Amino acid sequence: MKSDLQEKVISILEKEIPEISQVKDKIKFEPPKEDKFGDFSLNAAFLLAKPLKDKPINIADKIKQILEKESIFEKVEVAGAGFVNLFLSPKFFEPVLKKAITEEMYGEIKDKNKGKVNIEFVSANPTGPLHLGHGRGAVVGNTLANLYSYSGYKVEKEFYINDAGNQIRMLGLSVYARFRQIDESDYPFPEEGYKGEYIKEIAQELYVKERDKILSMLDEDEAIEFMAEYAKNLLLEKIKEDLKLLNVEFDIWFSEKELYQTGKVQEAIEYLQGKGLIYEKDGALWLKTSQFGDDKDRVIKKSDGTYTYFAGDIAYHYDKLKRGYDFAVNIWGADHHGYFPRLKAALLALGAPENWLDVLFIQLVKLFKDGQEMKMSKREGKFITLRDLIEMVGKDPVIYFFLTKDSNTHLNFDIDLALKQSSDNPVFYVQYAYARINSVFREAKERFDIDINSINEADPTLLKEKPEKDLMKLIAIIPEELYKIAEKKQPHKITQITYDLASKFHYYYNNYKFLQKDDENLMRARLYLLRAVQNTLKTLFNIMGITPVERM
RNA sequence: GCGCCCGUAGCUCAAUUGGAUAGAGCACGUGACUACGGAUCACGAGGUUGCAGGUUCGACUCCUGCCGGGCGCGCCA
Repeated sequence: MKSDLQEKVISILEKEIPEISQVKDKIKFEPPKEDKFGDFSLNAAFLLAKPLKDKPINIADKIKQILEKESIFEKVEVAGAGFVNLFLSPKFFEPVLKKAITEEMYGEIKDKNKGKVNIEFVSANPTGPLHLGHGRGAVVGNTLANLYSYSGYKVEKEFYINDAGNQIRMLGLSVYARFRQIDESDYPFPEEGYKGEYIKEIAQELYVKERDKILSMLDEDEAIEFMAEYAKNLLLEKIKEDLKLLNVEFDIWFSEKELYQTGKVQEAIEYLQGKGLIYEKDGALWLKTSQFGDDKDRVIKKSDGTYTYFAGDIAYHYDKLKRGYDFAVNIWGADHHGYFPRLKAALLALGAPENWLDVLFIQLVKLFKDGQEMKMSKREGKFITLRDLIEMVGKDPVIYFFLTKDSNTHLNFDIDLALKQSSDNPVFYVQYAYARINSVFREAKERFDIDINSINEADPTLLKEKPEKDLMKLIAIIPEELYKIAEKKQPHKITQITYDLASKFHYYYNNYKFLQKDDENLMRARLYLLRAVQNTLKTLFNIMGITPVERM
């Protein structure tokens, strides 16, 4: 709606001030911080100062005179050094409310023709349970994917399975050692092995189910490989279960191992060789990444003949590139940020457009309880897993808290706060708003026998109180805001929008009564507005994966 | 040493990406229920935006230099 209005205003102005076409793209049309500055404010006068060779304030006056004649505005004012503030008339909100009520996902663009996008996230090694950082990545990635889809993109969510490297071998060794320890308690455990309890559980399970098969194997290596494969598949299933707890599901599970088995690594290297970007030195193969912005060239095939992780990753992104996405987003742990220039260089070498891939980094999550940080030690295998946290505080707080802050800043997760059932806890606050509206609807049914779904229209000119206008204004701009945060890759901002809407509703609720028989038209108009608020909340919840609770 | 990220109220974070008097929540203080759910709301106090320059109508935002914190700099994955 913002853009419709924007275009309309610009075309009106263009008739009298043709110079406006020069600055068209820079014109901002935004709700100002304070209400006295109107519903929307226009910065055009500042931009026109140069081409018109006049002071912004004079130009603003001229704009005011032009726009004042339009009926969609109640009032037009000039303020500050040259802002033009526009006050909308109530009639303007009629189609907005209608849309917010009738659309299942309010504001979603149904034609997914903006482009095709791939978003790869979590991609945890299948060597153990998901930790908190993975959970944060999962929530951020999933929400971003939903925002893209909402905005009209075709989205594919992808999980890259690192099932080819040394860590899988180490997984096998770890399980094997625990297996042997069942009979021989002093059997040595590998120095770099996975020390978590889950390894013992897997070994125990194998001991019960597959003992004879393993003992009949010819050599240790065969047994280790068998165990690695067994453990990997089991852990991958657990990862899928954990993600499902957060409403996160993937479209594509891409195996690193298959890249090697199907010759795709070889293929990618040959392609780069054909472009003359690979050379041999010290018995290894190097890619000329320094030609594409990296600090130095990188090894892709080691002197012992095996490939580096980077080689697999090149082949992986070569494959992704050929699948025809307009752009791709990866979500990584922040400790990998040094790796980005290398991959970016490889993509350019492969012929990808500049900025085809963007990476969002996820910073550490720290847990707090009773005001104290809960220290975790991965080395000792002692840490709280994502699943532990979900079991402790529930799915919705986990999702919401992981989303509240920019993913590139550290997050302190306060367990006590997440469990609190009061306004201190933002998840409760927003869910309560939804439930509270439901309770109004129930009461309307009981007291006046009003079926809320039968209120399909209302006169918004009756809604002239300030909180009502604030709510309508916010509802009107929410779709645009969501498109914007998708473009800017700022999924965390959805929590701010949601909180804002809930907060405006709570204020409205506390200061006005909805169920009053003496003015039935007003009552119906207010209930109509509440329907719009509720469905907008539900749309926001759906994007995040949070449950709209009917009754708390 | 080099590179990336961060530095805003006592705490956790915002600031529509260069716009109007830097805003929220928590904590603190004061107040509001004959009631559609007080699981809420209102009011108050709290700031030299790490420091110093620069760019312009205008800087938390951009540029330069410093200070402090985190992370990364493998023929590991």
